[in-house]
Amino acid sequence: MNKKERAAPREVRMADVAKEAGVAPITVSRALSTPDTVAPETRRRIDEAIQRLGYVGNRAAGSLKSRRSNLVVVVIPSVTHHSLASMIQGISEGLAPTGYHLVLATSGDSREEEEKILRAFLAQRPCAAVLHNTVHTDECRRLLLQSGIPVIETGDLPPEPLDVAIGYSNFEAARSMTAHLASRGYRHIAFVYRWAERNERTDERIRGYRAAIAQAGLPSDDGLLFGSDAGVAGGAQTLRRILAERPEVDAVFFTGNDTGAGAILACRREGWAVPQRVAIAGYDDTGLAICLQPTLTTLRIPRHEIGGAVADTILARLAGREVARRQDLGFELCVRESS
Amino acid sequence: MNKKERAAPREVRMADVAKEAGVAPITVSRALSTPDTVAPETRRRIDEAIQRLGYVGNRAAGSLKSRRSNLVVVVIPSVTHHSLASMIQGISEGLAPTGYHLVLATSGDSREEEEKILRAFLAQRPCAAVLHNTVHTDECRRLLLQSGIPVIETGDLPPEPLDVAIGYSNFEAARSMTAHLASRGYRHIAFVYRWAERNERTDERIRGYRAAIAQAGLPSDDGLLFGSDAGVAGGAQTLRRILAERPEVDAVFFTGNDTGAGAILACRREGWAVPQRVAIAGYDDTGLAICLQPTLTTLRIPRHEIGGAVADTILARLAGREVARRQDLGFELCVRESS
DNA sequence: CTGTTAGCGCGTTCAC
DNA sequence: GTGAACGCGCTAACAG
Repeated sequence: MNKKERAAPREVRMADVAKEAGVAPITVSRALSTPDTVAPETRRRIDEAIQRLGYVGNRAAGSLKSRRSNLVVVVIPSVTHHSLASMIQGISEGLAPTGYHLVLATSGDSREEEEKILRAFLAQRPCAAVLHNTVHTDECRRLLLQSGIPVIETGDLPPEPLDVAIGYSNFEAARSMTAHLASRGYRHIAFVYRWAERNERTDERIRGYRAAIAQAGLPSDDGLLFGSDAGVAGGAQTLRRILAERPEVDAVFFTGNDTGAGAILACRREGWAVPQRVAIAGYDDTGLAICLQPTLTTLRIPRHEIGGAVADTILARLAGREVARRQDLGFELCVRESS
Repeated sequence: MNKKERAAPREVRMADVAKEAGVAPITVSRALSTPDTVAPETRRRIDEAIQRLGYVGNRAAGSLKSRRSNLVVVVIPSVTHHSLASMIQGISEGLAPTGYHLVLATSGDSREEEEKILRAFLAQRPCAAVLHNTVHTDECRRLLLQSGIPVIETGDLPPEPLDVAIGYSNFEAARSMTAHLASRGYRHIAFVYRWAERNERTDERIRGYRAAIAQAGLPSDDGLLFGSDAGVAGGAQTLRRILAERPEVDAVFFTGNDTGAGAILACRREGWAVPQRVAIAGYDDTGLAICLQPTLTTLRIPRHEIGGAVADTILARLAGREVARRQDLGFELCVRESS
């Protein structure tokens, strides 16, 4: 066994492909990135050479030279929220046919964590950034603006987005649901948010709730705001707590993931008639809502579509097209038996 | 306005930091990647210079030189499955304190799509790959083996993993649940899988189901295998179909996401007593199971822990430590009122 | 503990 | 439609 055989097999480079195909490296580069600018016959020879040699391009080299990668970085609080997973799925599907890839990190709703993640992400020289948060540390804002890449915020629609905001109005959604409950004649409407999620989205929803309460001429009462654990079990437990502490409550608006469904199940178990004893409303229209008894009144937020719009907007921006700075994809009030 | 003012501001490079701190570039590099090998005082000067100049490293350059990136690529069928989202969350949390990032793509259970994605991913020169599939195209296997990076498969525990497999046995899980139902005296046990998910995991589960049926001395009957849409609504609809087509069925094992819960809800609605008229079992123990009436018998799969083990294993391998090629994290049969 | 040297593999720029 | 030359910013290898 001589030295040649023992040496680590050198990586197949673009130059090797070029030699094999009898062209210059740059022609291979063009055949890969802009096939239309290369003669079909040349392209064919290059494709064959790539096949024969098993060539796999090196994006690190390409990114270094071109000063930009094909990575889209995404920072979300958590993947396990069904709503966020839907959005990610939408982005993923939108980017799949393109050459861009999705780099994901979870911040757990901490602005400091977001900043830390972002700093590391920017070292990848991403071509775009997606943030679910709309409130950031000053340093974050500085880093993002300085990077010069498209930045998409998806959590809410702030009046002045950092760059582009795509989503819906948490304020309007919560106001709309609360107004619906008030219009049905409920007088003691409780509002439930997730403990772990006291962020700007929650704040906006509380603002919306208060606005509707005021408009309906009902008394403002912060004792009707309740924190809750997430999930079905959290919702069930919180409903029991609410009715124990404030028996006059006749409607509850659950804004946490699946908590509304949990409340319906708790009512069945306890024998509380819905909506006669207490009306229930949920946030995010998952498949569960229409299978419950009674069916659950919810807000349908177009999470998957938001993801798709994020992908489209990134692609448009990278192609140099103008895009709307604020894209409101709205929401839908799904009134069902529980209210 | 002269030329200098109009020129795009040149990126701050490591060399600039080095000059500012009065050291060589390599020392800056070391201060960032292996701080322990640099004197504290030097490190302090470098940190200050980085602060002052607002330096953000360039991973493309680093990866090019070191021939390896800090990217872990992950290919899963979909993010919207709660089970997969939990696993991703586990990986994400495990990698967060390290310098590694997670690049995600969804393959929709297509091997061809997986190959396409992988080919693009390998151009990033990732430091590790995670695949939920355990069955791949030949080309995929070749690419992965040739890349020389750690490859973790998570969907099942094949006898001969490509590299490392981390997860649980779909066969044993399904066998265990079916055996439980048989031991309770049910004689006509139906098995429900997701239409869209006829993959090797489903096949293993069907094998497990059949093994338990045979061992219990029950007749083999492929007419008891039913495809179903996903989600609560899919499960509800499928249960109705099963009892209409095969009224003798006295137990149904739902292996799709949330379909078992949908079946329980359908029974409540139709007035079918569970488990007297029909017993119901589900797959994956979400919070919903214990909130239903009756509570739902399920299989608890440690999805989040699997994600954590994936992260740990990648880190171990990259640190040059040996790791087990097959890590069985098991499952737990959660017997509740529905069976 | 710190520095010198020498590329990594590709794409931009400009010429033909 | 194709090519030559150069350098992107960083770190491996070795020396001191």
